Amino acid sequence: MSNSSSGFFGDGPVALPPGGPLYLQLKRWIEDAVHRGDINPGDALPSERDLATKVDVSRVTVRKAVLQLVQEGVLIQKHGSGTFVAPRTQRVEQSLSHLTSFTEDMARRGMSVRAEWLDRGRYEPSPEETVALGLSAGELVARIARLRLTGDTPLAIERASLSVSVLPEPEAVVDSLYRHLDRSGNRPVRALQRIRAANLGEADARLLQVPAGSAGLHIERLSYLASGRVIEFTRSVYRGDTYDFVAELRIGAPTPGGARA
Amino acid sequence: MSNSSSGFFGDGPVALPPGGPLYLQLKRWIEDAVHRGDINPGDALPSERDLATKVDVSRVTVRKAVLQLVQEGVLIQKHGSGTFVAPRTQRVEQSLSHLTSFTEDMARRGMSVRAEWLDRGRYEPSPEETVALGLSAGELVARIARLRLTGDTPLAIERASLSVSVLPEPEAVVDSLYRHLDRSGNRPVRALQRIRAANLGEADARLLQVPAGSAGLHIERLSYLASGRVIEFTRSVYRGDTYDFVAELRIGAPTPGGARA
DNA sequence: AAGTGGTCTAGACCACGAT
DNA sequence: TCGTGGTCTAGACCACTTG
Repeated sequence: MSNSSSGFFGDGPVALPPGGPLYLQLKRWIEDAVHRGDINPGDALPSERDLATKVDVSRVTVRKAVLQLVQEGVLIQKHGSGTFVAPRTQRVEQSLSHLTSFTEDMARRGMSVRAEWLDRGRYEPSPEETVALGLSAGELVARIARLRLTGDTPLAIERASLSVSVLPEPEAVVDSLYRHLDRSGNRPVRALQRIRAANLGEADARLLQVPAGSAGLHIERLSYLASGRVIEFTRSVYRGDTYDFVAELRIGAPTPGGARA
Repeated sequence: MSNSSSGFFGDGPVALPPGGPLYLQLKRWIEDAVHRGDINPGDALPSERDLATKVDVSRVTVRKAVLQLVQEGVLIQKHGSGTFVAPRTQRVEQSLSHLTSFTEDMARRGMSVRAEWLDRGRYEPSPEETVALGLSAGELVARIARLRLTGDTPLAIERASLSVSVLPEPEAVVDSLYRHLDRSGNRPVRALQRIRAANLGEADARLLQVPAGSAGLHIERLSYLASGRVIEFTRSVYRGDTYDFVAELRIGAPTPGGARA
């Protein structure tokens, strides 16, 4: 159905804001329409072909503009269905100064979260794991990988590695990892996290149901026992559009030695 | 000069790893070559046209593969010059549990950092600023915006807002903002930061000298005086490829009331 | 001036979703 | 089946950097 004359994209030829490449003009035009509320979350945009005709550019140029808006989370594209203004997603917050279980944390917020297992097993450790966990030669590593979701939207991928001496049966972890560790007397008391932003690669993007290249948070965490021993090395990838991390800072000297693995 | 037969991209037609769209095959092929060390940081890739001929795809397809690798920080493109394997960039670390001055922090690491002023002045506050800083009606806001650089590489954009009652002369801030506040007896003792990942928009990307759509860290910070009053509201944008934030977590209950602005 | 990346086009076919 | 987004092509011109 060619969008006859309804709503924002109604009538004939349109005037793009001037300046710079066509695809940026078009991008600004759409972006402004969204921010002004001329088109609302959930609304469908005209098809790429219609848009191309309307603003008199090629479809390739339309796609270039739309791609950037999709990457910035303004639009959503569904193959075979259409292009839509992204719904306002509620951001999830997580404290950066207190070690809390993901499961417990979300339950406290009244959010229903679930996890899908991606992997649980014993493996030859990677060099990185060997160093991080201080494994001795020949020792295996237990890996558990989960996809965290709330409802149907994926939130994060979590890949945890532990020495098999701490977690001999990774298959036995059924819910919270910390709860499991707790039962064997291995609850960590302290952790160091490294956080950085990166564009998501193919595989992670697919798991998180966002387009490749979207911004994500990569977090590396080392958890320590009271004894000072590292028991958990976790690499997580969070969707940039659904997560806020909150940290409380206090004045003082920089973290004393030991902040590096 | 058409890359005759030197190095990795030497001889005739090549075999792309199978599976999926052409541009992803090509992307994997280049990515693998970089990770295996077949091509090293700083090395130039063949021109897009040459690559297209060699692997027998169109130039558009080559660009699509290269674009993703540029966004992921694997490659760097220089208009008019060529495409190169990205140099290993040293990541900067910043603690998330201690409030330190950016300037002091970097100096301690022996890194030469400088800042360029983007803006300093008094303005009508935005609604967001009014709420965050608790401004009374008619009160102006002092804004200072800086671009942080080390050598020639931009690290971050910092936009700070303060009540004019705290900073009546924003033009008078010459180096560290905290040093300046300190002199007037207004040093914050505590701050809350919200961190999230987002793809950088046009303007910020240009300032940080990365392609639009690259991942960046958006950080919002509220700094508090000992009295509990908010004195600073700062929004910063960090390059995803040069920054690591480090947080130390301790076990315990979630941050008690007050974590929200 | 030559070579590079940056933009843009018109048209084609495929894969998926709704009908 | 039809309309949508996803991929791909061959060719053109512009803007920039470098010898």
